[in-house]
Amino acid sequence: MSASPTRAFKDAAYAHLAEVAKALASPARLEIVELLAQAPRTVEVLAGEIHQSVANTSQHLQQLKRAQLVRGEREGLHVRYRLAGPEVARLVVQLQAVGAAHHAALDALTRGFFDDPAGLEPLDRDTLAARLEAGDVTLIDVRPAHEFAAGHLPGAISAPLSALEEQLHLLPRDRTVVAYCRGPFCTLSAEAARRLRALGFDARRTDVSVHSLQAAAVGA
Amino acid sequence: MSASPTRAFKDAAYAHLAEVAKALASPARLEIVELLAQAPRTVEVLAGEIHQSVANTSQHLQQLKRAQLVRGEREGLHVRYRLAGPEVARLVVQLQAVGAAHHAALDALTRGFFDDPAGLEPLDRDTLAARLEAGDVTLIDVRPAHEFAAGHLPGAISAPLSALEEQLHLLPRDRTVVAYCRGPFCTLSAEAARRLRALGFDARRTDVSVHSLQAAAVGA
DNA sequence: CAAGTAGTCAATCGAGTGCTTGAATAGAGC
DNA sequence: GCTCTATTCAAGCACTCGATTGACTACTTG
Repeated sequence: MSASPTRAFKDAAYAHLAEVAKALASPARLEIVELLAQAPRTVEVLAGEIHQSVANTSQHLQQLKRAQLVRGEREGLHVRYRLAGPEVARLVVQLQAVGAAHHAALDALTRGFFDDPAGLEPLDRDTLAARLEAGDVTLIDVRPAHEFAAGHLPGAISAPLSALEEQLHLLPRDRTVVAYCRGPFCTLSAEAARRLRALGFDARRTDVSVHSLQAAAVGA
Repeated sequence: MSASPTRAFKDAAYAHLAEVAKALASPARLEIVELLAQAPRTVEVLAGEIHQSVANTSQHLQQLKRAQLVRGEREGLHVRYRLAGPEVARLVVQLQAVGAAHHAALDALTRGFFDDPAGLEPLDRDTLAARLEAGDVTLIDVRPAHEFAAGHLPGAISAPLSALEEQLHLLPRDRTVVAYCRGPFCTLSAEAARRLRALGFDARRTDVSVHSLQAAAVGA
């Protein structure tokens, strides 16, 4: 099959990489990886969040494990899965970047969903950084509390969407409030901005997330 | 199927991303993308380089095109394909990073191939940058000349492996010569270092490549 | 317009994938 | 040891994918 030793090496190397890519080549698994990037979870919880059967979710996790993208540890009755490393999260962010840059359909889709009546363009990374620097905005993390606890953007306040109304007293009415969540395809921040605007706040959302920032910081 | 509108949105978004990942989930296509990241090429040339039939190569290119990863333009008799954008190259670099970080088998494989008798550890990015800064090393690009012409590392000298012996007069015998090529799975630089060492040079290789540097520079 | 070349398309086959269902396993608590 | 629960395994079905072959299209050149 392979004439030279260098071809044999290349074949093997690319075959391995293809295994990794294949593990990500499924909507269900991508969603699992994105969730695990926020915080570790058990199989049962994951299954509920991605609306799949437990057995099916378990199979997907096995595939991700085979590709070395996640690992699971027994914790009492449960098995808790987590990403194998931060590079995995960066890979997904890069994948989203490619999708956003080139996939016209996807782009139209996100616009269609996010740019509704009250919708405003999301704040990009540089603008957000500048306004944070200037003390001009308050940054809120609208993910569930346990995801905030597992890691969050510096300076952010936890205000889970499910309990948003109870946190209103923490939010300034004279400054812009910027909501962030898991990434460009997470709808929590859009919903939060919508609700806050209805309540009279100057609210925006941003695509920036914990891992998109870390991905960008690698080369700094 | 999808109960809420946000689920419908997520399903669609992840389905699109999965399409992109699926396009990369094949050794042949990964190799094509890596080659196109160096310089544009025609179908026939690509087919020769990856040792596949022209028809098969064409089909793979169609799939990559559908996923918006490459695009092709007619040029006289030929169709020349190129990457759709720089993010695509970054994605592959990130994929290699994940593979290198987690795939024990792959890692062992690369060591097995590169760390042969005369082999030395490749120079990592920071060390290379420091020694370049100090004017301590001469950097040579051992890829074919047309890939050098399409873009190369700053300060590098073109010394294609196929004509290495004719370029010896350009290389210093009193300083280290560092060879680079396409990326971590490209064997050209290893071969170059081997030959130069046999000729009495202080030769090393590095994994650093045009796109791995650019990928790291994004967040700077 | 005829001939020749680069590239694509279409049909086929075997192999692999995703999801379902029902059974099996591993550990916790009694 | 027995029982309960979270997770995994195994078998099955419909569907998709990768490579091959041979025919087809599009463009250039004469």
